[in-house]
Amino acid sequence: MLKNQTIPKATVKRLPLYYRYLRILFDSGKQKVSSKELSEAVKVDSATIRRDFSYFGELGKRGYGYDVEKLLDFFAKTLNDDRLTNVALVGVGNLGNALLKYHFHQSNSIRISAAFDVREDIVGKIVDGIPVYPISDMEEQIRIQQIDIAILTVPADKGQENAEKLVAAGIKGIMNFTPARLTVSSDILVQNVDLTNELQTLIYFLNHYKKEQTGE
Amino acid sequence: MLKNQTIPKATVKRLPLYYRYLRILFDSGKQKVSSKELSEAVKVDSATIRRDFSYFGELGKRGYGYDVEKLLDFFAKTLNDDRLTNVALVGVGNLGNALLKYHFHQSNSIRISAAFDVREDIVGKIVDGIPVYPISDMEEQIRIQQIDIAILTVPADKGQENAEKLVAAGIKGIMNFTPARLTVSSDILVQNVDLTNELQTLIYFLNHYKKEQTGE
DNA sequence: CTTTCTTGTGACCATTTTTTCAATTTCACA
DNA sequence: TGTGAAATTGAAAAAATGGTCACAAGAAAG
Repeated sequence: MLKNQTIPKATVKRLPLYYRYLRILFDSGKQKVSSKELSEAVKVDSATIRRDFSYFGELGKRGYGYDVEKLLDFFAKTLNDDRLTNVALVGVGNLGNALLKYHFHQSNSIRISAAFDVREDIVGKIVDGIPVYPISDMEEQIRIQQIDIAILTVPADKGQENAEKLVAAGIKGIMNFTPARLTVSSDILVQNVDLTNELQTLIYFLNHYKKEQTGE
Repeated sequence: MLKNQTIPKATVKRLPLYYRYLRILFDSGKQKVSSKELSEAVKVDSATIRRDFSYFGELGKRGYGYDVEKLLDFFAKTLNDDRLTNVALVGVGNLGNALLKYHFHQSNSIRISAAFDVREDIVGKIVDGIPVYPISDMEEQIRIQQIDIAILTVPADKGQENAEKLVAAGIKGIMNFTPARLTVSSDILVQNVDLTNELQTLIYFLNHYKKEQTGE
């Protein structure tokens, strides 16, 4: 047992995956699950799964497996999915619009509760139940709604300035869809999601690696 | 010099990042660049950059740095960005629609050249210059247009079946936006992009790691 | 009570990052 | 042109991180 350590990043990135499949199992009425079965569903080696789980303590029972409900509850708490997390979105363009309609909340306790944009034709509107505010309201709304995560979907050349506004407004984590690499104070977490990069990487693997797995 | 080896995955994932910034430098007229300068722009340690580059040979000059144009040309070739790559998109919903309008082609030689969906109200239409075909045309179009990469943006419960159709049609790589973990033959490359996972991971880091970087 | 199943983990292996520094080049200036 | 200081790469070595094997230990099932 390896409790009280910090969980490896690689492990953390797999937790939502486990969590999602556990919910499916629970909803289908299953009571127990083995690392082998989980492995086939989420495509992660069973030893890796057991190792991942072991960072959190002895969650399973030898010769039996893991109790689905117990594990599900545990991960819900671990992933903060037992309470609502409000998220802001900045930049209601093509991608921003799609994300507003993405319904994270359908299966998780995450919801976009405020959107921001500069365009006059969209500010003041309500998109899929989410109000779109002008950038000037950012600080106020983020404070009132106690939001500390933002999704950044503005054009590349507006990425840095909007990131700075978000940080000034008190945001602690940014999911950055712009190709710009943001410069922010080191206590702000930035998660880059760069679709072009992902495609280019896939193309490279396809042309050079042939017959292998690329992972995430 | 470490030529003729396969390039580490971690390195490949950073190549598009370098490539993008080199293009910016080139467009601004810069002739040379050092790993240190590059490091600040792309937020990757300069030693890591030098190591990454060294897998491809001795691209730089000691005491000088790297020649921007030479490096840019080299990466364009390496990333296959010197010729057009056609990509298919399956599932013209919210996200699919946004991706159709994403204009990968603006700054790279990647373009979505065919979309597929089941909905009658959209099949036959042209979205942002891209024709939307019925699923039944998939095999034909993918063959004719010699497409070997597809973006999968269908609902979660349609992910597996559409992946199978894509594979049957001859696709070699799939960028999977559904939360489903696809089961495909091992010579098919799958790149998973799970937005909910990314958000949940960010939330976890925010609550547990405080003041650290999460990287990609 | 024996067989089967399955976890948790030590030991090992692989990959990735970082440190360090010799080798090389540039540059300023005499 | 010659010389020393500053800049910068490339790579060896070390450190950190992540993944897998293999098996003892415990639990379940017959």
